[in-house]
Amino acid sequence: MEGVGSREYRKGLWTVEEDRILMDYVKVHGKGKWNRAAEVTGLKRGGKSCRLRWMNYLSPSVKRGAFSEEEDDLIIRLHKLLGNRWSLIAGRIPGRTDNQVKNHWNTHLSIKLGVKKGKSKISSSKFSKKIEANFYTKLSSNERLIPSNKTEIELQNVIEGSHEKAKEINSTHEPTIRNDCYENFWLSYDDPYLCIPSLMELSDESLGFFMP
DNA sequence: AAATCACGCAACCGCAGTGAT
DNA sequence: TATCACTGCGGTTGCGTGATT
Repeated sequence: MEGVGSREYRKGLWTVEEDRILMDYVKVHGKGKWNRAAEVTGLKRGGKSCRLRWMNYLSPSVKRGAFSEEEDDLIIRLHKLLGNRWSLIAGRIPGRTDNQVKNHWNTHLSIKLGVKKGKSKISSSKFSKKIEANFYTKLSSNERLIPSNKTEIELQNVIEGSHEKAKEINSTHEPTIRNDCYENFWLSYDDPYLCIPSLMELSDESLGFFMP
């Protein structure tokens, strides 16, 4: 049944036939104009649903299967730096979508790391007030830790810059200092780059770069 | 064998940002 | 400048399936 001026959309899992129709549409018309895709193909799906299906499943660039240890490691590191910016994180992991990364984090990694949903276990002792505020308040609200108007290239520079500087700082610290840090670090995951005190200041600088 | 439970993942929802008119 | 349509994002829901009782 179809009301006047409105469309009746199907919900739930996509069928093989629907996938085939959407694939055919993208082959001919390319990506985008998803609302039009629904009209042209006769699919009883909303534009958003079509886009999501393509992005998360049908696109040939989507990698299926289990996450490797390297991917896990990358996600964990990026999540520490970026928070729940799933699309940014996914953008740095070839073949993985934001939805995949988000699901993987919520079902595997957050449990593995002992991170409770909605509340980080970060200790304030080694963090500056600014960093602490960012992680506690901004991540739990709709505000963005890093303004979205910064480009991917800028992010790339900061991430790489942070790691380089971290290695530099790390090499000048006594192991005892790092061990002390581990006890207070918000995640049990072993990452010396983000837990040494000097790097907290570095992180301040890094985030300062992104502040409006 | 049937019922229940737990987990993983696909999909939906609401909101914000952006571009066109 | 205001409005509208579209896209993209993150949080959440709910279904399918395998494990357990």
